[in-house]
Amino acid sequence: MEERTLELPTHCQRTDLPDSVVQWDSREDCEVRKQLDRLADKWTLQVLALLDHRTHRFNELQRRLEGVSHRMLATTLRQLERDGMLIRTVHPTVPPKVEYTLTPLGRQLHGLMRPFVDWAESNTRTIAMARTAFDARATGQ
Amino acid sequence: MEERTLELPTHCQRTDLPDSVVQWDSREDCEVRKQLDRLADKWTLQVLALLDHRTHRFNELQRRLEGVSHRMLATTLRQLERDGMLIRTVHPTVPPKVEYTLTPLGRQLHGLMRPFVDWAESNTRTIAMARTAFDARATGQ
DNA sequence: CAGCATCCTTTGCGATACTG
DNA sequence: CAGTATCGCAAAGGATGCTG
Repeated sequence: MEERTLELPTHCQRTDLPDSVVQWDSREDCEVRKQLDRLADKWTLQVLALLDHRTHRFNELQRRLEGVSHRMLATTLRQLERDGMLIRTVHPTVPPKVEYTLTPLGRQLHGLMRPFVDWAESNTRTIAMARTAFDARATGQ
Repeated sequence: MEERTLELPTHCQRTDLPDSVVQWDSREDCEVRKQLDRLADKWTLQVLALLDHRTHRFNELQRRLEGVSHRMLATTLRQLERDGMLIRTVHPTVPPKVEYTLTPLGRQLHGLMRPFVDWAESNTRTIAMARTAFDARATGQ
């Protein structure tokens, strides 16, 4: 059976090379991987969710996330800001007041995750059962 | 302005609690987060992509991924198998021959990532520009 | 209040070596 | 060929304390 052009996500695929070199280039260069890493980090998606609902202040986010460290929230927000997913507005008052608002791009990104989230939710049971079965097989014999 | 039920992904949201306790519970219990973590780990998505194309043997995958360690490929495959995303078939020959095939569930999962991948690809430039602008602001002043 | 820098623990993952 | 176990390094991330 002859092999042909892979039906892989094209992003980091190098169609000019033999398919032994498919790679998205797991770490470097690959924008898709980087975005995926961002999304899957501990807080990004939750921040997106909260900000998609409405603008929040820093401490407001921190209280709602409950468990996030000051440091990681700051880091997460900075990276999202850097990528153009949110706008950081500093009100020059004392004490300072900083507000975070999603950009349209940020809303798009969050919106894209919905199908995935729904899928994960609706397949929780299925997956749990698969695991139980697997573990039984592993332990049993 | 009164706050109301959050328009957050509902999965790990606890609507029975005040919204200070939104949390998906970043680590434990949350199936969505776990799946997201899986997807974003270094190799899972690439494995899904290859297997969505066709059944592969272990070493075949390893060669194609080029860069994956034996250990991590085995781990990745095991977890996908445990979650019911793929089937591992052992042919009782010498030397052994083991084949990995996606289940319908696994195909669904991979399919779900396509919109995201497309989005990430088509916004690479936009994001890069946002970064350049951000870094300029940061350095400049 | 917001956000850096410092320190220290935990996790991820590659390298390697051994088994059926 | 496929899989497991042990080791060690490097990155992620939490705690805490200092600054405007």
